[in-house]
Amino acid sequence: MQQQLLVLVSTPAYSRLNGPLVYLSEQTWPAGTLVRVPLGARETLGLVWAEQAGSDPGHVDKNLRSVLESLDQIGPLSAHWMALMNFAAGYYQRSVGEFALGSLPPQLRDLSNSQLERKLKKRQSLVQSSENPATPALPDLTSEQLQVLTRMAQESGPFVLHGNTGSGKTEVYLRRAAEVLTQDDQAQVLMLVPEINLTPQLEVRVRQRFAHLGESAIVSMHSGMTPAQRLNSWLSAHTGQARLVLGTRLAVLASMPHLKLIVVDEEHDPSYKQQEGARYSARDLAVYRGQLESAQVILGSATPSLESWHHSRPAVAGEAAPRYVRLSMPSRVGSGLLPALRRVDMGNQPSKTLVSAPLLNAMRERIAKREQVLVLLNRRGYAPVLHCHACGWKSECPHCSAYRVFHKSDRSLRCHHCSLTQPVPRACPSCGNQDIGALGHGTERIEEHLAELLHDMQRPDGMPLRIARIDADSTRGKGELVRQLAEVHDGDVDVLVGTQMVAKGHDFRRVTLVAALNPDGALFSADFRAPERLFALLLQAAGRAGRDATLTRDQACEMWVQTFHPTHPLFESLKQHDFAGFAEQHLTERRQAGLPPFSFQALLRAEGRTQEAAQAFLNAAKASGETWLADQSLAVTVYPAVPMGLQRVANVERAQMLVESHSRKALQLFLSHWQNELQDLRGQHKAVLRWAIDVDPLVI
DNA sequence: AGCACGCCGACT
DNA sequence: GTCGGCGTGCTC
Repeated sequence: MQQQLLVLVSTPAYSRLNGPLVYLSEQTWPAGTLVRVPLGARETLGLVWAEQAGSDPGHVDKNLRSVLESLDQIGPLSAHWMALMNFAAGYYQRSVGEFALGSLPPQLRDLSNSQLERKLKKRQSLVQSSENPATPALPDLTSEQLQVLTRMAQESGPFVLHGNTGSGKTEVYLRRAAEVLTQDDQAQVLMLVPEINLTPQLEVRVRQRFAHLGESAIVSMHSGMTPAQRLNSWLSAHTGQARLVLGTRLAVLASMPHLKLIVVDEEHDPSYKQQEGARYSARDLAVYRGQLESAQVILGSATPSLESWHHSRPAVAGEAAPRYVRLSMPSRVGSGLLPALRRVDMGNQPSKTLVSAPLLNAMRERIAKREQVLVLLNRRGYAPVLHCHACGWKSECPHCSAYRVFHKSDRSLRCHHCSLTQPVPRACPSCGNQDIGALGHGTERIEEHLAELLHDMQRPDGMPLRIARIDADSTRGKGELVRQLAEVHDGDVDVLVGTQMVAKGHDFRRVTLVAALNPDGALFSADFRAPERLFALLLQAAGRAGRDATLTRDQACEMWVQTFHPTHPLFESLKQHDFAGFAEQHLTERRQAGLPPFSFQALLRAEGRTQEAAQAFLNAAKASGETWLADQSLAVTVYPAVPMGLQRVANVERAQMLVESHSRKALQLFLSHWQNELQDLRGQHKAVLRWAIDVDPLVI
């Protein structure tokens, strides 16, 4: 007998196909079953959502089409997983179909059943029980680590693990994972890191520690893998064969039927927020998923996000209980010395100084002792702008409201937003003058500048100094980052210049001096999260230094900051390594200003042919939204439309509008209603190319 | 989003 | 006379 099934397909929310579609089928399949269905002229992957509720079997709509086949070699997705997709889609204002199908490995969509069959056969034959070595010798735990692990064994969490760099957070993750995996021989553990670059070193450590589980028990998941690798990892996780899944934010959406522990390392890192398509926060979904599946969640960081810090505040009688449990590990394993902060008041330095004399002298001393120096600058390329001294021409990008950056290494002008790349002109394109110069400084130029400043120096053994640079440009090739990091580790490099890329997670044992050349921009930024990010970056960077236990006290590490505001409270907190003080001060400010985590925000973004068109759409949305809000007496504020910080990218004008409420529920109610109004409005605004809602945006 | 259908310019 | 440009509209 014919049944009606609700099937999810991959359709964006604004395609007007935002709910599950109804298909006929001879047999019924459980929710979560992968199927192939016809959709228009094509055939696509679908996911059974449910049996059509209230369908009358005797009265079948003849216009409906039939399910073609099921992918029955692959077991159905769990009810928990489906619930996670449902929640995430609702919360981030996307269709469930888009979220669910988008969370599956792309190859599932592309391969035919017979191709899949072959693949699964091959996997089966590869499963060999490699009887394996004894567990490696474990490092002794500090009393702090022991305490934290005891709490984790006794309480359910979620935990915010606040541990200084070098306090041994990773060891806590590994021990907790081992406990969970031992307690239940099916249990699965998910460990998230913010960047692809950090997965290999985590994988090495996890493979060493859990070698006894066998090769196939540990898989990685990130967007840098080939489609075939991603499918394999996903299948391992889905079948339960993988006991540990390591990955970036997308791994939080993996199917893991026996998930018992989720670790989010460096939980404050903005990379956990997806910045296009379905803009989910992997950290927040991890917490939700933990609750849904009764899996323990650990959010670890030396500088937790102010949201997590606030939610893990100590309980106060008479107030609602905090949502998270805060655990602290303030001490450093090993030498125990935290780097001292040195501030250079750039107001006292000759104008246009890049590397001040005191800093340069300190660097020379370190280099003379064969110690390494790390110099941070958050701008890649040689110079951010090229400029004609005669007519004032600047290297604007013809397609974006931004300057093209001068890259000296290949003599190109590159737009970092639309990727337009052209050779550097020999003369000014506007007036023909030959005298065009570079304005400002990027990592390439600092590398060159330092080579000049230090040209008279050589190593104690008479060899020339080596100055290296690591940024997105120098590490473009596959394996380049690993190779360059290895050079630094081997001591081949005396001075390393880099962007924040090098501040994240990589240990440099012989680095004893870290310098931030120009961090002032974030102190007075319009972005209210800029100070939080700067503090995290500087503390994290400082933590790169001196992780070598053989360093002696007189080799004590230093963090140098060049600033025009040496007495700024941020640097005072940094000097004391006082994250708590910094956080309390900023949370007080946020509370007074009604900013997150004391309010909830969303952005409506629109892209159009013209700025006016984009804003007209937003303002129409504001008007109709406000009418509904008044009607419902919901306390949600819709602010006026403004051009985005980067107003034009690749010839598309962009505008946005902030929506704010003190009630998350009110905001959610409004957004889900607004979604429909926006779809209708879109038809009346032909010059609008796209629109999207970003819930809990990180950049405003 | 795909993918078809549909109606106007430069090519064998 | 066709190939192909991308505007409009539909997909259970």
